Amino acid sequence: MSKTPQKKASKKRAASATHPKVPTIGYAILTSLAHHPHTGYELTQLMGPPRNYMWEARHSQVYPTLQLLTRYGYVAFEDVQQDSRPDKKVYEITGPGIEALRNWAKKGPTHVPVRDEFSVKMAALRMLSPGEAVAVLTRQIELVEGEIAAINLHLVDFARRLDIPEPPPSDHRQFCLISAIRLSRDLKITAADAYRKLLDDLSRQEESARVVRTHAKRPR
Amino acid sequence: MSKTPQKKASKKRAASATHPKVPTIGYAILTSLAHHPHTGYELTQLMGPPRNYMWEARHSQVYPTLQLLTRYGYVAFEDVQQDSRPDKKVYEITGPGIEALRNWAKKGPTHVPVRDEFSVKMAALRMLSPGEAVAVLTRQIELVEGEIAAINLHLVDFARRLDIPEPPPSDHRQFCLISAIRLSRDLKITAADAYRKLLDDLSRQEESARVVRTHAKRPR
DNA sequence: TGTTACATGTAAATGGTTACATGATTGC
DNA sequence: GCAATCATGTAACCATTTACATGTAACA
Repeated sequence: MSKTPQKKASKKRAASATHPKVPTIGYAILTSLAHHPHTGYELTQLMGPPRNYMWEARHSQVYPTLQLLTRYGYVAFEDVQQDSRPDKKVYEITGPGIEALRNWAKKGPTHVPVRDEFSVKMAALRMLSPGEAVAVLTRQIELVEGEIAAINLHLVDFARRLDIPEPPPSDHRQFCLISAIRLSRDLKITAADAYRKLLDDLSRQEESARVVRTHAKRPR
Repeated sequence: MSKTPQKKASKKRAASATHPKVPTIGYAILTSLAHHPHTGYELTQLMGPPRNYMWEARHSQVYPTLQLLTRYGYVAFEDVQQDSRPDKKVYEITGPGIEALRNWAKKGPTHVPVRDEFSVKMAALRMLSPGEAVAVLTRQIELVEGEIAAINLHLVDFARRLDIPEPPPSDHRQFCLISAIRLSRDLKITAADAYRKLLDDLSRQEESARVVRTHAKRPR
C-alpha cells in the first residue's frame, strides 16, 4: 500500500473583469472555501441533500461554478495526485475572492423569494377529505422531523470535532455558520409545528364527522 | 363610450395527455383557481412580491403556465369584454384540473430544497467586522419585519372581508390557506428572531472590543 | 403631461435538474 | 461479480428572471 499523495503545483489564476456577476451558488461556495479549502466533491457533499442547510446544489452545478470562479480569479486550485484514489483539485479562496465575498455580504437587504412546495400543498389540502389530508401531513411531519434530527446530529458532531463549547462563543470563527445552521433547523421546527397544528385541527374535525356519520348522516 | 360589460362565451378546452407534467407553479395556480376564478393579472398579484406567501412568480411565468393548463384541460377561460378596461380572460378550474390537483396533493412527502440567500450571507458575515455585520443584520431585520407586518395586515383584512371568526373554524373553506399564510409569517418571525439573536451577540462583541480599544469602562 | 393601474403576451438569457459519461478502489 | 465511495466533467432539458412589446383609462 504505497501512499504517496503528491502535489503538482499548478495554481491557476485568470484575469477578472471589473465586477463579474456571480450567482448565489458562487457565494455559497466562496463562503465554504473561506473557512477551509475543498474539492468539488466535498463541496457537493456539503451542499447536496440532505446537508442542504442554506443553499442546495448538485455536483453538476458545483463544478461549472468552480470553473467560473477560477476564471474570475476568486478561487485557485491545486492538482493533487493520489494513487489509491482519483486525482483531485483542491480549491481555495484568493484575495480577490475574499474581497468579492465581503462586498456581496455588505450589500443588501436581500429579498428572499418564497418558493415552498409543501406550503402550496398545504393550501391545497382542502381539496382532500380530512382523512386524506391527515395522511399527507403525517408523512410530511415524519420527513421534516427526520431532517431536524439530522441537523441536530450534525451540530453535535460539528461541536465535538472542533471542540466548540456550548454555547459557542460569539467570537468563534464558525459562530455565524453555526447560527445559520441553527436557523435552518428552527425554520424546519416552525414548519413542523404548523403541520402538527393543522393535523390536530383536521383530525378533530374528522372525528366529529365520524360521530355525525355514525348518527346516520351521509358524508360529504 | 357605452358601458356594456359583455361576456363572449368562448370556453376552451383541449385534449389532455395521460399524465401531463405540471410544474409546481401550475399547482399553485390551480390551488388559487380552486377557490375562486381569476384572471392572469389577478394571479400575478396574488403570487408576485410582496404577496409571496407560498410560491413567488411573475406575470411572464403566470401567462404561459395558464396556456399550458388550458392545453391540458385543467383550466378553462371566458373572454370578458370590458369597455373602460382592457379585455380580460377569467380562468376557472375544470373537473380534470381538480382531479390533477387532488392527485398531486395526495402524493408525497415533498422534499423542499433549502435555497435561502440570506442564510448564505449570514454564514459569510464572519468575513466582515462586527460593526459591518451589525449594519447588514439591522437592515435585514427591518425588511423582514415589514414583511411580517404586511402579512398580518393581509390576514386581518382577509378575515374581515370574508367574515371569518377568530380563531377560524377548521371546517372553513379557507382554513388550509389561512394556515399556510400563517406559516409563511411564522417562518419569517423565526428568521427575524435568529437575525436579532446574532445581532445581539455581535454587538456585545463589538462593544467589548471597543472597551478594549479605549481602555475605558463600559459606557451606558 | 406624466404616472399608475389594468391587461396580456413573447424573447433572450440565466439558473438548476436530470441524465449521460468515465474510471479507479474498497468491501461484500 | 456488484455495489458504494471517490472524483470530475458535459448535454439536454426545464424553470425562472429580465427585458421587450403594446394599449387604454383614471388620476394628479
